[in-house]
Amino acid sequence: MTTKTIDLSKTDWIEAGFQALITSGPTAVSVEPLARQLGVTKGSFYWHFKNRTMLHEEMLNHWETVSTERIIELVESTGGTAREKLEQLVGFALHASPGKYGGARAEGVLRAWAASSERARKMLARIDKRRRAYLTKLFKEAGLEVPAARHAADIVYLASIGAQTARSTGHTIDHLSTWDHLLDRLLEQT
Amino acid sequence: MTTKTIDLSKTDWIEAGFQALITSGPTAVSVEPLARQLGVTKGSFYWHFKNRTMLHEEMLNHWETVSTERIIELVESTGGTAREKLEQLVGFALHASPGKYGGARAEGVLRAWAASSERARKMLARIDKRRRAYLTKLFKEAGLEVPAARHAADIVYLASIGAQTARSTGHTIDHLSTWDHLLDRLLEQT
DNA sequence: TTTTGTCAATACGGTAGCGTATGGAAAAGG
DNA sequence: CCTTTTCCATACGCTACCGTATTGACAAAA
Repeated sequence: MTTKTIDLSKTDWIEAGFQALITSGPTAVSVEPLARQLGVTKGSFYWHFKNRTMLHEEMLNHWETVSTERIIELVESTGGTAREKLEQLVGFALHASPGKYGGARAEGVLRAWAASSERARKMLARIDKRRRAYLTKLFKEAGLEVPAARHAADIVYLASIGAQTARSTGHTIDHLSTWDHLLDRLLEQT
Repeated sequence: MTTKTIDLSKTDWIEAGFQALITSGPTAVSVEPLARQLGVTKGSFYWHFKNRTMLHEEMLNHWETVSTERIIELVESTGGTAREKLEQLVGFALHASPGKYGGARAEGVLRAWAASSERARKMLARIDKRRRAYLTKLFKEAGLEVPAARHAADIVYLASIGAQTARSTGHTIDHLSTWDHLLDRLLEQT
């Protein structure tokens, strides 16, 4: 009666991979556990992917596109002042951020994964570079000079990584007022 | 001719555990790989520890004592103004920090480990609580009022976590001037 | 010198995951 | 209607690790 067709796609496996990554750590991103969770056998997996490593790569590629371009697009499309854009970015870092599978929760674990994965390191390096450049641009638009803008961008970015990491360990130590305070201090003209 | 006596202690296994944790991730903190690296068989391990879980627990306990009390003691013992103490703390976050096995490098991986370990979460929560309290105290000594001091403490702490995490992924995005800039902004009276 | 205690090697059974090979079912295309 | 393609199940061998049990080497104590 119900749908006999299962018909998974690579995307289904990738999403399940992120789900497992968030809840159970990198070890859980493995073929047979994922297959069990999806209600199939690994026969399905090895049709979609050459091996386990290929799933990892596609997950990283997927993350790279989702986590940078889309957020910047989203912020830019809404318009507003530079400060408003900054506040919006901070909001994304605060909450689970947009998109499916975890958002901010995933990035903390991905950073941990990078400790033992050269590919993950490279990917995160590219992401960091773009985001820092974008943040620097916003702080310049907000009126800061070049050295101060770069410092401010790095500070905000470091703090956002810290917030993601802390949140992935379970407890939240940042609040909206904290971020407002930070932006106030960074943006006020001396 | 050479020392036939091997005579490992629990501490040797714990240190090897941190070494493996840093270089190869939590998966590598396992009995037989560690034994290989130490040049013994797992017969030795199971004499010192009941099982794999017990090694993990002892590693966490060890880290908890090393990573909080000792640093605070060190900073307090040197004296100086609150700002100087803050700068010194920032210095510890910047460099590999004191102590053996990694210091700052280890904490990033430990935070990742916490994503899949309840014990690690609890332990990090205790560490965070103490450190934030200490930072808040320093900012109050530096002249900030209560809400601003708490915000400043959280910001610095978040950024330090971010710096550790980023560094454990391989690339360093924070410099001394960035931290000076941050402290300047947070401490300047409005 | 026995005896006891400390630390490690060896051997074993058990589990879990990887990757392959092969076959089957169902839809799509001709 | 038949064939091809798509997607998954099953079965297999292989490896790596866990934990236990047993034994052995060596040192200190008696």
